[in-house]
Amino acid sequence: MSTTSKDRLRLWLKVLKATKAVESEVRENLRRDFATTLPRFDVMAALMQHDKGLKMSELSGVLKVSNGNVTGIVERLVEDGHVLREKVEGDRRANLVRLTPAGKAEFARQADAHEGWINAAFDGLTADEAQRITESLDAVARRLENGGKA
Amino acid sequence: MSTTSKDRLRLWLKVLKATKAVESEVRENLRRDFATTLPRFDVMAALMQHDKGLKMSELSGVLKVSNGNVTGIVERLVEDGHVLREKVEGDRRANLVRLTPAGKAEFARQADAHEGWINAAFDGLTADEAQRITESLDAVARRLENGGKA
DNA sequence: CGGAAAAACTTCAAGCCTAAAGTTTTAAGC
DNA sequence: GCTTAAAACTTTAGGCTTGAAGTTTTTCCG
Repeated sequence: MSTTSKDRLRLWLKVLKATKAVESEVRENLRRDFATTLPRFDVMAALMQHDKGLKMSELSGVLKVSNGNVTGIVERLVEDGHVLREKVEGDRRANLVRLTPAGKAEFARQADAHEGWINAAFDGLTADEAQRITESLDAVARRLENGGKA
Repeated sequence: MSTTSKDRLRLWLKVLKATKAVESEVRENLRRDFATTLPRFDVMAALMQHDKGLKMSELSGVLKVSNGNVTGIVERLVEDGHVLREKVEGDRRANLVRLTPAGKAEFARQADAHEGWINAAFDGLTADEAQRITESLDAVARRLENGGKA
């Protein structure tokens, strides 16, 4: 129905607006408080969850970004001393990326602050609302993952 | 409470995931079907709503991006013939940006397809769910606009 | 074994984005 | 009128992002 379609478009614009607002707040805060960026934070978050390290390709798979993209971000994280690259036993093509101890400590501080910012942004949202939104958006994400076929 | 904070973080990650999925779908489709980009689409959408044209600064204000950013995007839209820049009477600093007739026609086609993509992405969402999400996220956006003070 | 195909990366070109600095024009205050 | 400040833009440097092309290693398989 035409009305429904317009309604969904309106919903999307709202979702986008709110998301961009939160995201740009997070970017500013990361820059101001930690002199880092969201992409770097995301890489470190992924590595934090994989203590044994991740190969470049696994990293780009987890973050759903291109291979070439990860190359540059990891490069800068290495310069920062937050991350290091190890040879992979038995495959000279691959690289294992890990957090350094300093990287882990730094990320812990960042993640803590990050959780606070998000908590503040979503302040006033009841657990019930949060639950419903989560479910609805999960469905959207799932549908797109399946190529819109389901 | 700590639990609530983690829950909100989880919600945020879900919102982000779904949003990125939809957005990247839209970007791909714009590229594939219209050889254009989301930023260009956004500029044209803003101009479509302001038939008398917008100054560069108004455009960056509406889209909430930096001035320098708009300079480049408009430049490319001019090359495409979708947009033109006019002198502003009485202020030689300013530029008025407008859609050309060709730009309007092209945008109409794009907007039509765009609505369809969004409609498909949010297929399965009831009007009721959509309504609730909209309200909740509006509150989030409003809070951040006020600098987190309210 | 030897060659073709695939895998894991990196590099490149082009575009997007921001903050900061620079230019030109207009407005304000004296 | 003159000087200073502000406004409207553009330019620049640095980083993110992608798709495509290129490199080196590994794997497949005949």
